[in-house]
Amino acid sequence: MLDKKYNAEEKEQKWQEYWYDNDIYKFEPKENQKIYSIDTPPPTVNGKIHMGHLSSYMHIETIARHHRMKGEAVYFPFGFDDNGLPTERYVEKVIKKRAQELPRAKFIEICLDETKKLEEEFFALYKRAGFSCNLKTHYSSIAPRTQKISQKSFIDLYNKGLVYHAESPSLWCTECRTACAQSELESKDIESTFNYLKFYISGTDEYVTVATTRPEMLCGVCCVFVNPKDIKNIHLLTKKLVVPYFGYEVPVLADDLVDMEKGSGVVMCCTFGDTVDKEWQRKHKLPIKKCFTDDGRMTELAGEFAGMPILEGRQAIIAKLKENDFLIKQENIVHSVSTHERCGTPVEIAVKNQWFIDVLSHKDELYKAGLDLNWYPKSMRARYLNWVENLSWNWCISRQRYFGIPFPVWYCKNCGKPKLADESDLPVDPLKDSPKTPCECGCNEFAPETDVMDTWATSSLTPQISTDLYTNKGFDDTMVPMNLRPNAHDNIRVWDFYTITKSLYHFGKLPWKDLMISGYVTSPDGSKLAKSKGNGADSPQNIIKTYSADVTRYWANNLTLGKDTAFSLVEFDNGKKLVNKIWNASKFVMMFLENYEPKKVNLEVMDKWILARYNELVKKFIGYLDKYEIALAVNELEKFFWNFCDNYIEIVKRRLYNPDVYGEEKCNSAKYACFNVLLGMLKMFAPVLPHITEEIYMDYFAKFENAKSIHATQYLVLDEKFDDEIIANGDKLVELVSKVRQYKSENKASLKAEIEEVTITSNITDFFKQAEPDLVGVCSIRKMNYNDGEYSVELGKIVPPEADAQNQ
RNA sequence: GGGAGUUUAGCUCAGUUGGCUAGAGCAUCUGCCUUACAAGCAGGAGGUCAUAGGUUCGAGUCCUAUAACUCCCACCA
Repeated sequence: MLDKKYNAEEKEQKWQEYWYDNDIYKFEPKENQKIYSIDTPPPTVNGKIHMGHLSSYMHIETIARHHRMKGEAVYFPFGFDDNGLPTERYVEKVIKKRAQELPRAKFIEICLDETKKLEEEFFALYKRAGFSCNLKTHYSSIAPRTQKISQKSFIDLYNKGLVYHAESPSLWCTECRTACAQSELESKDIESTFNYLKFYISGTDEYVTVATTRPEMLCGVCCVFVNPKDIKNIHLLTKKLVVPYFGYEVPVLADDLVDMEKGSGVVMCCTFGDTVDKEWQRKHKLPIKKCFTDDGRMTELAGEFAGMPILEGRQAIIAKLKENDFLIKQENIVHSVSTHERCGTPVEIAVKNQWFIDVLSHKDELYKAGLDLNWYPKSMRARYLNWVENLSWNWCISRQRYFGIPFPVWYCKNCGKPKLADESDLPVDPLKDSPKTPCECGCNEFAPETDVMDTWATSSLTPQISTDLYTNKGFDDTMVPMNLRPNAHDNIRVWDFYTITKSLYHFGKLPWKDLMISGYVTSPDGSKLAKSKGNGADSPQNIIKTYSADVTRYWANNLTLGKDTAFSLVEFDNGKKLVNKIWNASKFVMMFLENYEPKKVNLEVMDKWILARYNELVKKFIGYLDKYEIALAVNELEKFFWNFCDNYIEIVKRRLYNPDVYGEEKCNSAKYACFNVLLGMLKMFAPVLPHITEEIYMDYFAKFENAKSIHATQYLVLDEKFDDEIIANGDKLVELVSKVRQYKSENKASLKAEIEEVTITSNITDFFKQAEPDLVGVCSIRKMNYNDGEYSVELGKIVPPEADAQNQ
């Protein structure tokens, strides 16, 4: 027997323990069983999880559970992305020290400790949310087995000529003191000034105007460009210009990329002020002039300004330009600047020895991959394609940091050639290990590569890393393509793009078939949720405690796929109502099913109606979920469920209560329908509301199916077929019941008030006659009359309560 | 500047491939203690589906343009 009230907090935790202890979600594919595999997003271990993450995982959950209910073996692994810069920065904040201030080994040790603490918190939350991924074995992106896969990937790319080591311009963060990738950039609007400067033509007192937002880079000007089609400036090509204040001369060169309309049409080029400078440096073989140090200060090139931080240098130089009459005018502008997403610092371009994966020469294949993958929702494909089209940097994977996977590389001290580790020795740490064979040149002395790999160089291998937990095959593609990659839209250009790149490069195939892209949950005011805010009153832990995991899951699964939604607690009330209603309806129905024995019976028409409706629903429901339309699927189910409660149960209730009046057979018919429809609905609710459905199922239904959990069963598909008209006819009757209710309501009568007589004119008189006991019962009608003809209904007088009492 | 999304009831949103009087929840109003549920039930009111054109027998749904908001990318001269 079910309790009178459902205590969610207690029951949910009971079942979570039960599932965990009994391995309910264990991946054990039987022979010929279809496998559905999910490339679960490993949470980045760099702070507290917030409702946005949680809701995204709750979508994945529903899909995983859906496929289990379809009878597939669901491979739903779990892991953490716990290496790399995000984690380092988190740890730096916790210990209030910069990584450089500690010995490398000590810092790494602290990172491992701190991530472990956070991971335990994550685990507890995932368990409490009722997640059905494999919580017993998980991967970690810093673990040795992962390092092995990641290093092997590097070696494979090296052998294929797809990764190269070069001294070339790379994006540089002066705050994190490391190179970064294009995908780590974030545009930020920053107030600045546009400075119009006098560049004197050498040997004259004529000048041309050159505008710049970065006057501090005047110390590193290589040349000045004009457009070769620019008649008004073309005469400058034979001249030299004098850089204001710094006083040295630079040549004037021509290039098509110069926009004649912008500013004066004359532009200064430094190495490197922006992406175009990078292009020009390469194209025109310009000298490289380094204006900044790695930690963002002016170099000796800046003379008296050397040592100043960039911004300070800019102000100081502007002051000098003004003083010396080089500044024609200044405009205040707000322009968007590429900043490092981890720290918000404007990114510079620095020439460094870095490792790059070549993506620019494979744009076409990468673009095509986007076309070949199934994106849900479809519109997300455009974001991917847009990103690939706009790629302008090869993927820099080396980081001048500490807590990451080391490159399996040493450099020969004699010839400088990189020496790669032997695959059988992986994982290696070049700082601790040494190559086993000498260099080709015969030299046996090596310097270790001290850079570590970018975290995405590893997490782009999650199809390999996660399936390795099951196959133990390491760097391997037997379970690839996986069925699903789920993530939020911010990861399209990062995790998705990099995973696609690696999978194509290594195995020549797509990493998955489908991508399910969730939207963001924003604060009620529309601003981004941040991990730093995630621990307040609206923390996932608190929400689940207050509203239960099931209700939270219901909320998450009502969000439209791919769309950002402002977080609002109001939405949780629907879920609470639904859970409560499922409990009460089940309790009620099960009251009549105590000695129920499943067997075929002669069905009454309204019982056929609800079963036919159910059949229709199951098809629709599964169809929606197969297309990742979770909200629509749940919506359909809910509509059906409410119809079941408010109409069907009300209609058959009397038959269930009074077998002596209606006859045993009619009562059994209702029981049959109730049993199957309730069981069927519970199974459909199970992916979204795994706890309450489990409680009800295990209390009553489990014994009929000999199952140890509702989540170990499949959707209920009935083998009965029904006449096509039964649904329309049944709906007609429900409509009639509604009409009678309205009639009573308008007359302010109680719903149980009796009606003298009702006359139905229709061409389905047979149907109404068959349903008469139900109709008369639910509407309290004393006498029914039937006519054939065009549909109409005549309602007789409502019997006044007093008269009713007298008649009794 | 390029691309995507959104715009439907007072609020939050559903509305597959164009098809009968446009839906739900919340809020509001009116009734009802009806042998599961008052955290409930029944009923009502509330919308020229952003705007303007077009295609069609028929448009919230397709096409074109416009506006507002959001996001992604590019823009640092």
